[in-house]
Amino acid sequence: MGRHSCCLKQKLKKGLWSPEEDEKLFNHITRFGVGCWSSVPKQAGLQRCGKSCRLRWINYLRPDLKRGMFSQQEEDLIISLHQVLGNRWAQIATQLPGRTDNEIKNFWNSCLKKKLRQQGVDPNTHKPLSETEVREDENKCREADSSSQPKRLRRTSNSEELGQAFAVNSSIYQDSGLNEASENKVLTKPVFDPFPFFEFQPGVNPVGDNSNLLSQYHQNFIPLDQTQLATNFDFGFTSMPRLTNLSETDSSDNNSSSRLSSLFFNGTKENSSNSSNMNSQTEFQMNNMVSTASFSWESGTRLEPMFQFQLHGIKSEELELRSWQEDQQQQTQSSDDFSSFPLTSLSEDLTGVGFDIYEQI
DNA sequence: AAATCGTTCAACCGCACTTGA
DNA sequence: CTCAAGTGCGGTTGAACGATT
Repeated sequence: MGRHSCCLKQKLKKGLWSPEEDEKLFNHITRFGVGCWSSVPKQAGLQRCGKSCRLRWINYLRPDLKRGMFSQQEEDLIISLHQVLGNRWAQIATQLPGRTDNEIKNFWNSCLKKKLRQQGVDPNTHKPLSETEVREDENKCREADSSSQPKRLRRTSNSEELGQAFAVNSSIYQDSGLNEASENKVLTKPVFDPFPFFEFQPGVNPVGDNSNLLSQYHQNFIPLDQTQLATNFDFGFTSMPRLTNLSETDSSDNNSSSRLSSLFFNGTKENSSNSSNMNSQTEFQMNNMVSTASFSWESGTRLEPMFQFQLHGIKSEELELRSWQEDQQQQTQSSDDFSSFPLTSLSEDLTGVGFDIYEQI
């Protein structure tokens, strides 16, 4: 037990993934699906342990990942869910389609915790920090960060301010419809995929307008038939036109190169994005899946999803730029769309929308 | 321009749980 | 029932980058 046996083997590569490795893994999964993660590296020709491959796929290569900034609504939802679920990131992630537990966890640790403290709310208990706690917290911040004044915790010196800070925050919780009853519901075992099939089903809109985000992408995709898929597996993990002055070695270097900055898909569809559920038995339903995909390398560290639409007569570079711009617009739009995210779906309405997502106990 | 510091996030580690022989 | 292999999850680390000095 403990450490996975495959990790004990020496010679296995660790650290950041190179584009070649990504390509191998991506091609393998899209072709064969996931049967047994421990056998994936061997079959895909990777010097990695299965665990590493799984993580890479789930957190990075999976085509249904939503990238970019968290919207205000997502932020609020995370805070609400964290109050109920605590650090159960995987469960929280199931309520945020396209987001991974790792992503949410990082976001929480790097941004939300700080934000809550600034509002005078203890991020662990979600209760107002007492004045002494606030002061202690401030001191901690000072110790840890003696030079960064702008990031200094806002001092909430009187109870009224504290109350206000929390009132704002607790309203989020109320708005979200989370109460004791819903908490119990949320704590029951969900039996649905974190990134469910309905995201790709026309006419089904169980997550409200939020699903627009994906459909906005998907409507631009050109579905491929099975035959095409079978014969068209030359996923092009080629370099995108360089926008910056990266040297050639930069883009090929194994470590620094792992700044994969763009993943292009011109089509995507799958029945379940929970990769752990994907196996050859479910046939991975990648029939409408990506036909071409390419990674690009930029100096920026952040990956942005860029969907390469197959529109005729437009240069691919233009398309990339345009789709990126569209993506940005959609990101902005999605914040608005997300405002109607049915938080009540976390509580009593869960079973009332035509799909019982919680196991009957 | 170089050094230092703070932040972010991809990836790893290790434990717990599940599954199947 | 036991044990080992496989999987999932949360905590932690460290490389890379941007900001500041």
